[in-house]
This record gives sequence, C-alpha cells and structure tokens, in this order.
Amino acid sequence: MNPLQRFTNTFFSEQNAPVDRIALAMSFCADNGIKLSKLRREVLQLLWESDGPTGAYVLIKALEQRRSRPIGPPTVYRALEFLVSHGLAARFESLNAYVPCLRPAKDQGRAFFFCSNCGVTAQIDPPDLDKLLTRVATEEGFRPSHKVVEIKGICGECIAEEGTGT
Amino acid sequence: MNPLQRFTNTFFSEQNAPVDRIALAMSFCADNGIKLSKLRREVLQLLWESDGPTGAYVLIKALEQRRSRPIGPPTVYRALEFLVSHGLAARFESLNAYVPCLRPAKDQGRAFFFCSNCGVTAQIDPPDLDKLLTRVATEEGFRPSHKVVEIKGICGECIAEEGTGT
DNA sequence: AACAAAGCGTTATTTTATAACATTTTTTTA
DNA sequence: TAAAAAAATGTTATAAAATAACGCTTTGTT
Repeated sequence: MNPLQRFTNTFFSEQNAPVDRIALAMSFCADNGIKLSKLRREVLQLLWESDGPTGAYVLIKALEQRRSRPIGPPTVYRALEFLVSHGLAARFESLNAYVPCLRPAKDQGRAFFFCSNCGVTAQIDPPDLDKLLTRVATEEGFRPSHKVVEIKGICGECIAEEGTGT
Repeated sequence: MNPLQRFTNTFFSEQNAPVDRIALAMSFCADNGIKLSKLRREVLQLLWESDGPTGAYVLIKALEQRRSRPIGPPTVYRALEFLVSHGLAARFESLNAYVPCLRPAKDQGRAFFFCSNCGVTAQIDPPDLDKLLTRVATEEGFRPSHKVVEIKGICGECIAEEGTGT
C-alpha cells in the first residue's frame, strides 16, 4: 500500500485521480475568473503526484525532465505563488516545501500533519480550529489574514510498526 | 510608545526587563541540568532585545558587533538550535526568523501573531488550542511532537490607524 | 594530569528564494 | 484584424538561509 494513502482525510487517500484534482482546479479557476495556465497546471499536477511536501527545486527538476530544457527558479516560484495565493496549494512552512490543497480556499484554518518517520502528509480543516484562532486573535485586537498550522509527529501506521519491530 | 509593546500578553509588554528574562532562563537551565553558555545567553538576550522576529544573519551581525570579530553561521545556528530545542526560543517558520519564548516549555501549543504592517509580535498560549490540536491529531491516529501555529494579520493599533489616516 | 565530552571556530558548500530585465503570449480595444 | 496593453514566462545573476565537515578549545570526569 502506498504509504501516503494511510490517513483518513488526507491528500493522498483522495489522490488516486490526479486528473480529477486538476479538473476541479480548472473549473474553480474558470468560475473565479483566474487563469490556470499550462505551467501552473503542470506544477499543481506535480504537487498532486508527489509523495509528500515537495521542494521548489524538486519541482524545477521534474519540469525540466518533462520539458527537456532548463527552467529557472523564478518560473516555478511564480507558479507556486499563484497556486498558493488562490488556495490551490500551500507552503509547508516548517519544511520549506509545497503541498496541494484539498479545497481551494483562502485561509480556512487548514491544518497540515506530517509524519517525521514516513513522510505521510494530511490536510485537516477542523472548523473549530479556525474559530478558535479567530477568537483568540480578535481578543488581542488582531485581524488575522493568514494562518499557519503545521503538526509534525508520528502517524498511526508508524506507531503500530514501532511495536511490531518492523 | 514602542510599537512592540502594544499587545496584551506579548513578548514585548513583558520585555522591559531583558535581564530578568535571562535570569529566568538561567534558573530554568540550572533546574533542568542544561547549560546556558555565554554564547547561548547572548543570542537569547539579542532575541529579547530585538524589535521582533530576528533572522539568523541579523544575529550574526549583532554578535560580530559585540565581539568585534567574525562569527560563522554554524555558531549562531547551533545556539539557536539549543534555545529552540529547550523551548527558550522558537523559529517563526513563515518568516525564517527567531523569537524568544515567554515560557520555556516544549510544544505547549504556542501561537505566534505577527502584524504584517508594523511587525509587532505576540505569543499567546491558549490552553484550548493545544487541546484541540491534540484531539484532532489523535482522531487521525497521529501522535504529535511539534506544533506550529503562526498567524499573520493586522494588529489593533494598525487597524485603528487605518481609520484615522495616519 | 589524562581522558572524554561538549561547545565553539572555520571554511566551504548547499538549499531556498528573489531581483532585474528580456521575451513571449494573451487580452483588450481602437 | 492590427496595434497597444497587460499578463505570463524566460533568463541571468545574486541574495538569503542553512548545513556539512573538520579542527580547536573549554569543561567536566575519572
């Protein structure tokens, strides 16, 4: 079993149809008058096809493979900036890497989980979380615009394996 | 008024006595059998004296000023690693910068707020937050070890100033 | 004092990201 | 549709952040 399909509610339990993810993104962009260019689509697809949070330079190399010609960092960083700014992807800050987002939406209090042992990644959007963060911010007189919630730890499968000695 | 003293519960409303912060850190280290060396103490003090999240290379320059001789990046990164690993400081992941922590403690669900307008930074540790994150993680079969919560936005004072046109 | 361990210094390099400007592609509108 | 404007991408160079590898010094232990 793909180690990235273990979680409920992960990217990767929903990842088996990358094409569908791209189709969703395309209709989202169409609906919102924004343009998912070829490059941006390719980068998003690479994120969905990746086995976890992906560094910008890994994407660059992958694109160079696909296109058989050099790609400069700014090209990819701009595509990533577009994807992130429209909620199609997110930067996993504590890993300096990028992940696709399940639902294009800006700052809905997403939480990302990352297994330090096997690398499996999950996105979870508990409604309570966003409420709590917004409440706490408001209590401080703060108007939040961007929220980062990232949790590293050990996933269930790796916990199980600890016991069995595998 | 120092723009960094605006929040309730911030670093900087409590920052007026950096010496006390250092004294606290020293007794914390003594109590726990860990060593706050001169370098580590200096780095921590620089963090407390800073006007906000501080980049590693800013710390390097500041140390070079103090010592009148070159300091290599690894020297400072090691000190930061020590401080972070013992909960005396934290990396503000989405800013590639470092902040001092109010209470030395490992992963108690700290939340950092950062005003994109004026740079004011606040640490808030809502007990609910840690509980919520732990609960959500557990529901996913995940055993959390490190939690990152960072919120960017506009602080109360900057919101007020928007209206007055200052 | 001799040894071990921890901390720090130094040099070089890697990784991540952006600045500045040129070219191409797409969209708009005359 | 042709010209102009705007958006997107390409290109080169550089900046910023972090680490690898190795040596020396200080501190703690026997």
